[in-house]
Amino acid sequence: MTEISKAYEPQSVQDKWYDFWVKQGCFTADAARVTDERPAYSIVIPPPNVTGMLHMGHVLNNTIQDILARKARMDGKEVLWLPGTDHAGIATQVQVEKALKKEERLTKYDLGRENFLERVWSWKEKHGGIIINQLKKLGCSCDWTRERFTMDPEYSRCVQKVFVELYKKGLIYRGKRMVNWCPASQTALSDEEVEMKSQKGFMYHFKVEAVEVDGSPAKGGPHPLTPALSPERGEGEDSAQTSPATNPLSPTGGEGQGEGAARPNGPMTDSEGRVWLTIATTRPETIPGDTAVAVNPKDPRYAHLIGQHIVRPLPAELPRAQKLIPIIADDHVDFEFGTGVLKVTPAHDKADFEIGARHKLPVVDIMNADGTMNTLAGGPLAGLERFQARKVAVELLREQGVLIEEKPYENNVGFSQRADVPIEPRLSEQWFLKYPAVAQSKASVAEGQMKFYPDRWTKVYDHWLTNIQDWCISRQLWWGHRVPVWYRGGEVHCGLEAPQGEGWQQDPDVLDTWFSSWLWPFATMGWPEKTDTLRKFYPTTDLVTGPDIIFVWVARMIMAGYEFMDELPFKNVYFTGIIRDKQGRKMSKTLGNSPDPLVLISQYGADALRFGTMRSAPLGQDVLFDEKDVELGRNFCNKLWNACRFRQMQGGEVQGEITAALLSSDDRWILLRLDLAIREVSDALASYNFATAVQSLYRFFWSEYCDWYVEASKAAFFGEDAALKANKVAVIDFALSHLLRMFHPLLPFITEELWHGMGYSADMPEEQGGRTIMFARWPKPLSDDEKEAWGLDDTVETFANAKFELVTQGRNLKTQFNIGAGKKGKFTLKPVGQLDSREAEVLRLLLSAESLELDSNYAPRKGTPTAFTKLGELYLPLDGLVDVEAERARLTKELAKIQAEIEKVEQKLANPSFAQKVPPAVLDEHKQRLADWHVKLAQTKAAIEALG
RNA sequence: GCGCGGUUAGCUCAGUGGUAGAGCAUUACCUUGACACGGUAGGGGUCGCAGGUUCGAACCCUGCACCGCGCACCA
Repeated sequence: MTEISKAYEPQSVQDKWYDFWVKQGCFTADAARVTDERPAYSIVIPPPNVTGMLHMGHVLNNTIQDILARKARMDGKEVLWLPGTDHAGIATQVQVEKALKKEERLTKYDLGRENFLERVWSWKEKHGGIIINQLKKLGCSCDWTRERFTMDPEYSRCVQKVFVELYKKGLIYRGKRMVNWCPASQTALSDEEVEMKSQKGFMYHFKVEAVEVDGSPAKGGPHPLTPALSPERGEGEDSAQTSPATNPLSPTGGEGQGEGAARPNGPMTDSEGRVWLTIATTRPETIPGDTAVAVNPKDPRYAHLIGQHIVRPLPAELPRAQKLIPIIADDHVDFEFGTGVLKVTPAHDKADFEIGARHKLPVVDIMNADGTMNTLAGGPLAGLERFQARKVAVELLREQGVLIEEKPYENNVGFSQRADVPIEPRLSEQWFLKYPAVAQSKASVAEGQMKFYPDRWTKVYDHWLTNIQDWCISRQLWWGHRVPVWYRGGEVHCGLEAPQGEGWQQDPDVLDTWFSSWLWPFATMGWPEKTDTLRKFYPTTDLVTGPDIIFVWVARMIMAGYEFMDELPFKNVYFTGIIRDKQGRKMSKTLGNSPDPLVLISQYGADALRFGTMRSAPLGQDVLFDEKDVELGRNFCNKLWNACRFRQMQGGEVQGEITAALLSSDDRWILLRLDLAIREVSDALASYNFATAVQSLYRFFWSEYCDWYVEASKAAFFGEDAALKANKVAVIDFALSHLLRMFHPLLPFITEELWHGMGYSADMPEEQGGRTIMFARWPKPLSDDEKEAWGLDDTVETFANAKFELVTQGRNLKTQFNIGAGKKGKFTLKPVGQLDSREAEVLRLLLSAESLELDSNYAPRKGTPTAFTKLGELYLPLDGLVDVEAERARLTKELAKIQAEIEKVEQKLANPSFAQKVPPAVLDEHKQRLADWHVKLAQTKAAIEALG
């Protein structure tokens, strides 16, 4: 570093080094370089939406991937981090449609399919690079030469090939079924793209007249065992008429207890002898689509009415004969729920559709694709939007006098994840996939060939695979991979190319975006060719993604991997947490609580953002993001910068050789702490505990290296011994060069800048740190030989701790007696045994004292503040008046603390079985602790007595 | 309903059987020759509740409470 600025300025180094890495090809993977000595490490990016913008979830996810990739390079592996983007069918199409409407007041139909798709492509060309550039700003070390897009021609061919193969195997089929229909995007969705949300709505009760087939009033009225109830009748009065064995129902039939009017239980007969049934529904607007009502055949209230009919109230204008629908028996009906009478709407409810199929009921679709009602819904409803129609339907029932109750009700409603509108169950012709390789995919995770981190996701994954349903893969969109199927009359052709001959029409639908993304790990590597890339880098090593796409993406990739590569696609899956705001809310555009990562980068630096994110991201926990974390990251980088600056200020070349004979106790101590940090950080990264790794680094660098070692080193640097200084510089260079390497995966920019600035690169082989810190070798823990040569044994730690304890106590004395940080103070130490004068100088400096006198025969004046330490008694002789009472108060407080500690230990030791059963080491430790406290007790007591 | 996670200092979280920790916030002092994006010292916790196992439990077991999430066709 020729110019050493006082503070780290990230903006001036980030682009410089990123460009350097790219130009030097540092991110480029080469299959030819893979050998036994240089194994492959690979990871494929979860492709972000091509027109998306970077958000905090991306930051978390991609920082983790970058850490893994950079660490692997430093471990000497050939690394491929394969990037790319996803065409994101619905999201992208909707964006382009919106822009089209806003800018040109056009719909896609105005343009037509071809022209519209051209617009989407140009939109992609314009916006597609944004998120890629944002990833670069974050420092991501992806191999950009291999960037892929799920709509690349080669990729499209993969998708089509897979479709054709699965079709030929009979796993893909076309069928008319109930699907999740999104009225906003007007396409089918898979079950995984439907999100259940609790909704506040109403439960409506309305009555219908039961009649004979010919429309005449139902004969016989209520069943003999279940006398008609008048609606006014209160609960609890009818308990005698049915035995509990034949009627397990509570008199009120469900949850209505204590809410005033009792719900009618079973059929009612009015004064004219007509029989009425009550139906409960949350969707009265679908009444026109009802083609039956169902009761449970075992329900004694209704069993006798089975086979008769009811008069459907809507559409009201139809002649009575056209409104008759049968009362059918079906086990599906839960007679404890609602009134026990279920309206069956086969066209608009999945369960009802199945009932309808069992009873061969007509399917009456009363809605349009956009969620409005069609003419079959009846005059007043036709044309209305479905929720508007609900209100009107209720009014129509009320006008007919059949609405009995309208009660607030909370239930779960499926929402389209993308469009955030309630989905509509809808009967339509779609393509489905019967999942391949299910058993193998289950087994590989269950048996541990593939590992999930955290492990608990294996259970979630297993549960999904166990209850797996066929996947609806067709979408009624234009943007996407078109279904490779052609029709001509009754003929169907499925193939990679259009069939020969006239009159063939290609299926208009496209495939679910996930039907292309599930091929990502191998389709990006040149499949179906057996490329070198595939040979060397597949299966990939790690996958990093959010648990929210475990089904839609992860599970499906595993199945595709087995089906098409006959091998798992990755060995480990790391599931990140979800990034939330500091109040724990999910980040969303509507809440506006998601900070723009690029703004954060420009304010604090990319390294700071990475640091802050990773520090607060423990394994498998959601992350509560707070901008303060990024600020902390900036502060941290600045501290690192200045620690290196301090080294630079000592001057001299990089010192490679450490002379054991010249090592101080502090030098030995920091080398031991470095060794521990290397082991902790390496272990933490190996087990994906990123927050732990950051914590270890933080502790080592800040709390140990800066707070103690750098301060202690000043004793030598301010001294005159040149050899000692040079050796101290050597230790610092050793520590910093290791430290920078350990920080590099987390903080790529600042470490590269410092690596070169400090001159550490000059010392290294070209491809192992000489060119860039990226390829410098990951630090190894110290060897036993090194430890022995440098004299790193247990005594080092003990002595250092004793020193630090003395310093802390001395500083405490200063504070207590108002010799604040600004003032120096003079200390006297009555040492236990010999204390090296150099050590004394270090202590003086750490105490920030004017002097520290060593005097074995020191006799303090009465009232002199004293600290008892393992290295001796430390006195703070005060000029002028001595405040005896202040010292007494201080020591008395100290005494109380000591006594409390002694009591705690004594209590344990007093337990007879403690001594018998406890391991000897623990027993010794307790005894030692007790002895130590007793020494302090005696010293403190004596000191108090000496005060008189 | 089933399953999963969480509950430790004011806040965010570490801590898998042996002296309760970190960062932030807070209080006091300090612009000392790396750094005020800094330093020093301090205050602050019956580890959600109740049982159990153990010489010993924040940690293991059982039950409960509350918060969050996922799965499930309850009209």
